[in-house]
Amino acid sequence: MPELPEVEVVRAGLAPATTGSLITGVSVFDERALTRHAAGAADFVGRLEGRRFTDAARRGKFLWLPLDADDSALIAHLGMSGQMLLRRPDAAAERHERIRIHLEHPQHGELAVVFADQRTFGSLAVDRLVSDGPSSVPTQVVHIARDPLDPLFDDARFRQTLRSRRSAIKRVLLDQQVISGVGNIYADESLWAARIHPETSASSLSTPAVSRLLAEVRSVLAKALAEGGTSFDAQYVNVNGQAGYFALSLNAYGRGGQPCPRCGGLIRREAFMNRSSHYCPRCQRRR
DNA sequence: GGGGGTTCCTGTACGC
DNA sequence: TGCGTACAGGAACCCC
Repeated sequence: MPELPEVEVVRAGLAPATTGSLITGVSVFDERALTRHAAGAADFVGRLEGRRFTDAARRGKFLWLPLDADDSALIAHLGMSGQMLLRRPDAAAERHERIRIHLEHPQHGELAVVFADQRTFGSLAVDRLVSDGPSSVPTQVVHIARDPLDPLFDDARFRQTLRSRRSAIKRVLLDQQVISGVGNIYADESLWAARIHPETSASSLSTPAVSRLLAEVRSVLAKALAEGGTSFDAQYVNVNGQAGYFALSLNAYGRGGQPCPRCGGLIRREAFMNRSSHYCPRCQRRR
């Protein structure tokens, strides 16, 4: 499941191959991969061919490759199972290949960026860039909060928002308009590390507890990033198709019924928001 | 505008 | 062996 660390690994992998590259051709095999591009496949292709990528940027789980000549960018959201793969231009089709973008790089020569996506929750689009403080972001990303690894993330504002929310803290952590980049896996891991029950009302958390939680969110994300992200199956891989190793470091997520690494109590798995929460009922006490 | 539930999708695992 | 069903979850969307 691509969350911030996985998307950042993909962005960093794409950057050296795509930045400066000329887009020589675009093939759309499945228009469901363009749900974020309302004008359709022909328009999408027309806005890319003949242009060059100038950079590779990310906010939360969105990544985008700005284009030359005007203020637009190719944006990508990987959804649950989206992959951006670097391949030779004549490489055989991937199992769930939706879009292939052919590139000519000044040093590396011809290559292809393949967007493959099993569950089709991901999407590409060409979007206009608009100013947002010192940087510019696609219009579809403007409403997304900065992520906690962003130097401009506003800790004070985050604390203030939590004070006004009576929702469960886990729900607030998953709200990309409050803090971006955190998904189900890293929400569970951060709450476990901060010893906070996922159903705790956000507004009931003390200031020290919020600070502890934010520090753990940053720590978990940074560690996962250093280990190449979390892979359970073939659903998340880097641009070369390789898995990450953070799944070996998980303390709560996916460990229902197994002993808590901290206290030895059994990790509980519960339904929450049409998904699962994993926590230790002994060291994450409900208030 | 907060709160919380629903929907989209497909491959895999599992029970009968 | 084969079928039906539950499950995985990001983000937009809906109604209260």
